[in-house]
Amino acid sequence: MAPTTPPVPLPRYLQLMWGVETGGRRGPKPGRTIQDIGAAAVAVADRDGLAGVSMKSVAAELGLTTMSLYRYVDSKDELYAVMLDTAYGRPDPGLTTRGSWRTRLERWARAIAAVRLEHPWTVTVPLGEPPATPNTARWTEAGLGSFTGTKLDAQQRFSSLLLIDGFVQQHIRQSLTLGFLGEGGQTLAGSDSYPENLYSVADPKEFPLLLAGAGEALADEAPDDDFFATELDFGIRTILDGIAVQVEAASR
Amino acid sequence: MAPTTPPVPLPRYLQLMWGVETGGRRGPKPGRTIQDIGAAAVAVADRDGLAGVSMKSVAAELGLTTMSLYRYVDSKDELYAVMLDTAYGRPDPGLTTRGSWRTRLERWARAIAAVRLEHPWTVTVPLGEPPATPNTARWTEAGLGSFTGTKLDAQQRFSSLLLIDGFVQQHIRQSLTLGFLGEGGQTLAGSDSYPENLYSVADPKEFPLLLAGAGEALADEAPDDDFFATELDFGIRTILDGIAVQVEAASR
DNA sequence: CCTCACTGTGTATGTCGCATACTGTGAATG
DNA sequence: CATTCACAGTATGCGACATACACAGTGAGG
Repeated sequence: MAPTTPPVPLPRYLQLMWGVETGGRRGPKPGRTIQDIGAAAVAVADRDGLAGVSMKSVAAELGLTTMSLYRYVDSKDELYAVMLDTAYGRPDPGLTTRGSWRTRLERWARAIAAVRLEHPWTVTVPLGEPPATPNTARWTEAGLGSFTGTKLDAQQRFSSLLLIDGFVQQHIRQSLTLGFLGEGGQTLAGSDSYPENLYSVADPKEFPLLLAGAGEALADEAPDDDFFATELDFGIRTILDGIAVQVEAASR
Repeated sequence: MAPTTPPVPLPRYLQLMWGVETGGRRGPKPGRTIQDIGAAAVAVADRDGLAGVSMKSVAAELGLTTMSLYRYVDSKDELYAVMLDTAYGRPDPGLTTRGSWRTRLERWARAIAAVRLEHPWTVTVPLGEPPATPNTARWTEAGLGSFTGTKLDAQQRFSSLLLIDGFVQQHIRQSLTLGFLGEGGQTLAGSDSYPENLYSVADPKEFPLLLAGAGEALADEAPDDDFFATELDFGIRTILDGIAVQVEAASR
């Protein structure tokens, strides 16, 4: 399986990110690297949220005009791919080399959660296709390292990784929507306007459980303090339990 | 807990959706209902995808000019809330009234999955806050009905519902991104461009597991046929197992 | 019954975002 | 040394969301 040239040439941003040499370039040298573009976009997103990321704002961050940014990425979707790759960074090389498969996989899961918590906007980036960028591949490679020694087939391994990262993403996304998590990754008390609005219009006859439950949950003191962490732990543990069943079944 | 007037008045679209009476209206009667708006927006999204939903396209679907739509919703975010509520519809009244808690909860989970599969765009709607709309509340109420008889507290019940719907959403979202699912909800074979691109640039020395795994997964025949359903089943079962542990613990 | 406040609809317009097309400039090839 | 080509900038188009205003007709109050 040696590297081969695909029928459709790689998009420029992927060539840049993977360091593909393109022979004798004639004109002036690029003033920025694709890493510069990623770093600038991540900086904008960390500061102003994903909504603050526009071609104009990122270009300004780089000291370029809006259109010059298109020398590096052909569309905003490509910019998103570069941002994500930059935010993910390289996984710790020793992440999945020691311990049981479960220890390795849980370490991988918590590392991903930590990265996403540092850049919560990563879970709100609209994606049309999975990014084929280097750091994304490195995280997958590291994740696959967890299963060495097990008898899971390739499909099961990929599915397990997707399940874990998918849960982490979903948990952060829900926490953002519900107001338990700020755009900077701080844990919050949660928005009260939702139950308040409901109380004013929902008929107790039609929504007895919902209204009672909302009252009970609100009456509880400090349920949100480590709500985020508790739920994250529960989800990871539950999914690992499920995977363990498969590992068991495959070993016989 | 009788309905009370909140300090901040409800946004208009919520008043319309909940049927709040607003006293003597003086001018002409509205030519459309909020249900009309929801139905039109859902029709556009089902036909052209969420990207095809604009104030202009929805207004045109209703036979209105773009700006007249703002008589019913104050912003596009509000239109999203109306669309979602319309797409969800009313849950089957008997959804969570028969069987064990696990039977009821699984039925609820599969009903939600079916609805979201009918309108896959529901998982890609950008949400700033949880929608306080009637059908959303009805689905929550129905979901809570699953736990009658268990000793889970309110927080655990809400969290469990969030976990299930969150997984369903994430699974559909990933399936869309990976190309296993079309915008119309059809199951597909999945995109090959991702592994193809990787093969052309990834060094086998650095990505041995990823490249070997991708090769193995692609060599497998018909892994995608019921891939979507298989993974959905696995996820639901795993999460229910996890909740069962909590139900057990709470019962003692 | 008449007046006028108010509401639904339409037109005009502003702002902002993404993206194509083109110009200018300078470096490296041959 | 001339040609070629890539980087950066300028001009411009298009479509999206949204505010401001004009018009028209309904219905409450005197």
